[in-house]
Amino acid sequence: MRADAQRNRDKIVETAREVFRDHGYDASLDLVAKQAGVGAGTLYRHFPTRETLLDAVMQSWVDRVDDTVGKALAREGSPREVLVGWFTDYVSLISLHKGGPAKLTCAMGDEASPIRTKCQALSAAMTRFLADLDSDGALRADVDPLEVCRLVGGVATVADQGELAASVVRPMLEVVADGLLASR
Amino acid sequence: MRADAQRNRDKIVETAREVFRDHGYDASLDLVAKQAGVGAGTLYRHFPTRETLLDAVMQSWVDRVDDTVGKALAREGSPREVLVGWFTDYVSLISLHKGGPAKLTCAMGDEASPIRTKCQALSAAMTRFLADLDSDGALRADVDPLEVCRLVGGVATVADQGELAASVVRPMLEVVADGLLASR
DNA sequence: TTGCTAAACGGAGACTGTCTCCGGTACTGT
DNA sequence: ACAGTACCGGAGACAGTCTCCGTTTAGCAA
Repeated sequence: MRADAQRNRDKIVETAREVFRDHGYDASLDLVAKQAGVGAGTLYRHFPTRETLLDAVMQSWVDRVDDTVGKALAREGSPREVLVGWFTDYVSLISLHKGGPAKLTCAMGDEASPIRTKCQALSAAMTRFLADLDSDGALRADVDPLEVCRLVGGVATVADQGELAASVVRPMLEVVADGLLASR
Repeated sequence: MRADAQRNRDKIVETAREVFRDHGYDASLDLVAKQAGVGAGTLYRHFPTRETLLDAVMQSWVDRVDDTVGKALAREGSPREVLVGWFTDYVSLISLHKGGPAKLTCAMGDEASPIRTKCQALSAAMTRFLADLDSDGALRADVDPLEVCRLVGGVATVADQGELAASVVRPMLEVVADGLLASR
C-alpha cells in the first residue's frame, strides 16, 4: 500500500473511532470523511461498507478481550459471583459503541459477517471462561458458549438500546448465571 | 373525524400491516403511502412518526396477548414446562414484525414511548402469568415482571435480528426459566 | 533530477428515504 | 345549494449513502 493511502486509512479509522463514540454507530460516514479531511470516495474505497469500517475501529479493542477473561477468572468469590462479574465485563466490552451489542451479537455464528473476527474473539473468550469454570463442576452439563454469548448479548442489546442503568442490568445477568449454574 | 379521513386512515394502517410484514419494520413510509393510494402528507398527518403508525398496526395484535396468557397457564406439565411454553408464546407475539422485539423491549418502561400501550399490555400479561405461577411457590422470591420481559425480549431480539431457528432459541429460554425458578 | 505510470484522491452528483408546506379539493351542516 | 373548513396530496427541502471519473501524486527507473 502506498504511504499516502496508509496515512489516510489510519486517519479515517482514528476519526471514525471518535465520531462513533460521540454520535453512535449510525453516524454519517460522510461526516467521518469530512472530519478526517478526505473525500467520501477515499473512505468508501478503503471501507466499502459501514461494517468493514467498524471492524477496523474495533481492532485494538479485541486485544483487550483476552486480558479481561484472565482478570475475571482471577477474581475471588463464589462461582456465581465470578460468573456474574465476567458477564458484567462482557457487557462492558461489547457496549463500547452504541449499537455495538446488537451488531456483535447478531453476527455471532454468521460465517459471512464482516465483523466475524470480532465475534470469534468474543466467543473464544467465552469458551475459555466457561471451560475454566466448568472444570470445577460449577456449571450445568450442556452449556454452549455461543448460546451464552447470545443470552448475555441479548441483555446487553436491550440495555444499550433502552439505556438501562447498571443496577437494572445486574439482576438480569444474575438470572442468566443462575440458569447456567449447577443447582446445589 | 370526517368520513374520508377515517377511510384513508384505515387504508393506511391496513397497507402498512402488509408492507411491514413483507419488507420489515424499516420499509419506506413513502412506499406505504403510495401503496395505499394516498400522498405522503396524508400519511404523516395521521401518523407523525413511524412509531405511531406501528402502534396503530399492532392494535388488533394486542387483543391476542391476553388470550395467549390464558392458554399458556392452562397447559399441562411441570412449572418449568409451562414457563418455557409461555416464553415461547411471548417471543412469537413480539416477533410478528421484523424489528418488533427490539422496538417493544427497548420501549419497555419508557413512559414517553409512542408504543407505551403495547408495552403495558405485554408487561401486564407477564405480570399476570408470573403471579399465577408464583402462587404455587414455583418462582424465586424477588422476580420482577419488567425484568423478565427484558430478558425474554432480549432473547427475541437476538433471534429476530440474527434469524435464529426455534431449536436454538428454546435452550436459551430454558436457561432464563431455570434462573427464575426456585431451586429444588 | 527528471519523467513516467499506476495508484490513490476527492468531490460532484445520482439515488433513496424522511418529512413539511401549502394550494387545491371535497365533505358536512345549514 | 352554499360556505367554511377539514382534509388531501405531491412538490420539494433536507440528509445520508455510495459511485464515477477527472485530477493529483507517490514511487520507481534511467
